[in-house]
Amino acid sequence: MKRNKPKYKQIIDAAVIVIAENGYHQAQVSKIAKQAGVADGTIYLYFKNKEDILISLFREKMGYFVEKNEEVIAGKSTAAEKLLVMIENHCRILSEDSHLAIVTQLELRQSNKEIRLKINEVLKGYLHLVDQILYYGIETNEFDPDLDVRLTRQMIFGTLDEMVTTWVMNDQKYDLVAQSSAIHQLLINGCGGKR
Amino acid sequence: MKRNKPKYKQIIDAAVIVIAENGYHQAQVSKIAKQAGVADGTIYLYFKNKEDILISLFREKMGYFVEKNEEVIAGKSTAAEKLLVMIENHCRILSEDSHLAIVTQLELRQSNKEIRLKINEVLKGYLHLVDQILYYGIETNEFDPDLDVRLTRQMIFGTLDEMVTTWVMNDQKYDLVAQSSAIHQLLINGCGGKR
Amino acid sequence: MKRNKPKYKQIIDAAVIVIAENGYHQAQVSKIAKQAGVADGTIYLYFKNKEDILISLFREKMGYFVEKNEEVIAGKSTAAEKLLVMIENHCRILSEDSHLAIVTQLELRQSNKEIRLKINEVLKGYLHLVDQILYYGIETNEFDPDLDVRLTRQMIFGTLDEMVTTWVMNDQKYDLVAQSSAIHQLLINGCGGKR
Amino acid sequence: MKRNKPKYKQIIDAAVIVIAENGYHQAQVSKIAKQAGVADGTIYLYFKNKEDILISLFREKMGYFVEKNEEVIAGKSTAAEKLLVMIENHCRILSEDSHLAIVTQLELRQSNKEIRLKINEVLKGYLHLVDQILYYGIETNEFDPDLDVRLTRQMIFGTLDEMVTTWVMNDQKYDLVAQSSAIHQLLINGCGGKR
DNA sequence: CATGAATGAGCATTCATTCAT
DNA sequence: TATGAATGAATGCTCATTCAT
Repeated sequence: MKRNKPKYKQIIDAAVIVIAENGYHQAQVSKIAKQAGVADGTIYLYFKNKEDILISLFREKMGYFVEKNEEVIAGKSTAAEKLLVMIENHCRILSEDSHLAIVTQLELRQSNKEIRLKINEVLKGYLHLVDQILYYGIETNEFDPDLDVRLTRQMIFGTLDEMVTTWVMNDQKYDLVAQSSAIHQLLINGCGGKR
Repeated sequence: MKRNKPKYKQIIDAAVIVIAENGYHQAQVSKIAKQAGVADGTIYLYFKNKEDILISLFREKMGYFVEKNEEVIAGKSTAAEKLLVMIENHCRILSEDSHLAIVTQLELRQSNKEIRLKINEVLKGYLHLVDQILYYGIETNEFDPDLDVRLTRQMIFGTLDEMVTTWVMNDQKYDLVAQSSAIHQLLINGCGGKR
Repeated sequence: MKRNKPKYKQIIDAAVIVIAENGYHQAQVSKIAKQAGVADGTIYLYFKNKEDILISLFREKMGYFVEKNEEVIAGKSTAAEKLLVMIENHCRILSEDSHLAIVTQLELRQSNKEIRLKINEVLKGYLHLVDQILYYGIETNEFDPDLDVRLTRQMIFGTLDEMVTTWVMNDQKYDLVAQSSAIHQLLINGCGGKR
Repeated sequence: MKRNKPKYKQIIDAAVIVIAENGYHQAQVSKIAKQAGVADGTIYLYFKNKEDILISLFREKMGYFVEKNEEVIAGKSTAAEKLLVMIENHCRILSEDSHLAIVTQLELRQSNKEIRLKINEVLKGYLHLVDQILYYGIETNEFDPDLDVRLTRQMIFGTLDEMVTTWVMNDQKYDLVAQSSAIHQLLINGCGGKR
């Protein structure tokens, strides 16, 4: 695909806006094209079909997510710090792009099973990051050596997701990043970190 | 509404089966009617519209959930024990009704924002139960007195939800109830409970 | 299918009219529905899809064709007479329904290969009738005993088809039935019949 | 038009191949351009539009047909012989170019009424040849002096056409030229030729 | 002459809901 | 109460043609 052409990103950004503002089921291809400033047919020069737009959207944005997280995590030396900056980063990115927050937390979940399976594939990269932090914390004796990494990752991911979704459903009216520290403490306690 | 008439529950149970077996977007009213053994039009004698079926379904099932949980929680004297039986109960009910697990964890989440907001209303009864355990644990000095109840509730609920969803997505092929104890320990640690 | 319900035939007759008057590629389902006096969706209670309308149309009309032909053929005792009444009958039916003539000779031939293969299946019943006349003529010594039935059937069918198509393409402005006798003589000569 | 430029014939030959291999409705301009090794836009330097490609294709190929037929017919002295070589020639040319046979007998017939009318115009040159043979046969007393030339031409043309179409629909799996003699005899009989 | 990216009109089909019986 | 035939709005995608380069 022509992922480097400017119109590729142009269409994805248009999709985020249209989906956030109209809802998943009201995000017609023609609306996305109009928002992107191209003709309907042009969409199909860059994407196989509508489904491909949604999956590409998720892949592009999540790729940025994972990339940013890898950067900030690498800059910290303890597992606790790594987890904290990851949480802060997660909250910050979504706080800064309210459209993206709506799309990932609410709208894209209405897609059919096929799309969601592909989205889950993309998510695995993110889950892997969390695992790495946990393994690191166990190695450095910060965390309980008997920690069940799979369950703990589910706790961390589930907690973050629930926190953000609640925030979006409350119309993003409070400061999400400000909660990072408190939720971090809760999770670190869960991991058996020092209090 | 005619919630006591036999056909009311008959249609709701049919909806659970049809949604679980066909997926949310393939669960047409006519399919639900056929499964329930009534005519399409009869559905509308018991429900305002399709949305009403889904919300009623959630309310009925979740009502049973909260009721059962209140029972088991009342039988325990410490907050930690209360949380444990709640988690066990949660896992057990979903383990025993695989259709319901699929519907609540995967399919019903594909519904639009409007339906999900109403579902969230129903969920508040459940969240309130968690809050009560947390307040109780703070009172009894089991939990950290400075615990942010709202955030902690999000952690508990998000973790449970993620755990069950992962289990459903893995085709329910391992023992969910068996994980109760481990996840309980993680969450209790998070709450500052004794180790 | 509900082939006996009045709307079934109503829709097929509407399709003949719409296709004849607008052309194959301008015969939208909505136009057919409007002509039939039903809603678009009603079409799909009686037909699987648009293709099914066209094939059913051909099957219904051709069924009438074969049926009528069997009647008139049975009433004659020589192969030459049988062939004559078949030709007359063929010409008469199409002369009496100018819409049907346009649809079968011009418009339906624009359909894709899949539809045309199914139409050809239906046509086999008609070709079989011609074969029967030829075998009968050979038995009764009217026709050349060495007649190649397959080729001769192709001659008869090809000649009739070309004659009718030419007539339709000339806007049906001359009397088709009046040509029956002359074309019959040509074909009978071909078959080695007495002059 | 630029009918002498090499790309003109190049595009027409590409069209024959693409239509034969993909079918009329799957023969997009872009596919023809690709097959011809030119850009989509280049097509429009040599042809007015897609319709023009098809009609030109037919004209070019049919021109060769008529030309060849005129040659072989001129070499024979009786009408019966002329008809025989014409039939043989017709069968031979299509036997030798299976792509062309598929295109003229099956695919091009799916075109709309407008194109088919123009194709018929081109065909008139061919029909005229048949007429000439018939007039010649009447003059030389080979054929019935009362022969209806127009009808007889329809018989000859319809028969040939049906024969070839049947052969193509049966995947060209038998020898078409070998049938020339038998079909010739049938047609000559029809014309009142000596037996 | 040649290119190929961009255009945008056009349509079969589904399914929640109604209402005459 | 119960039925189920009928309704009709709503949308993703293709492809012939253009035109700036």
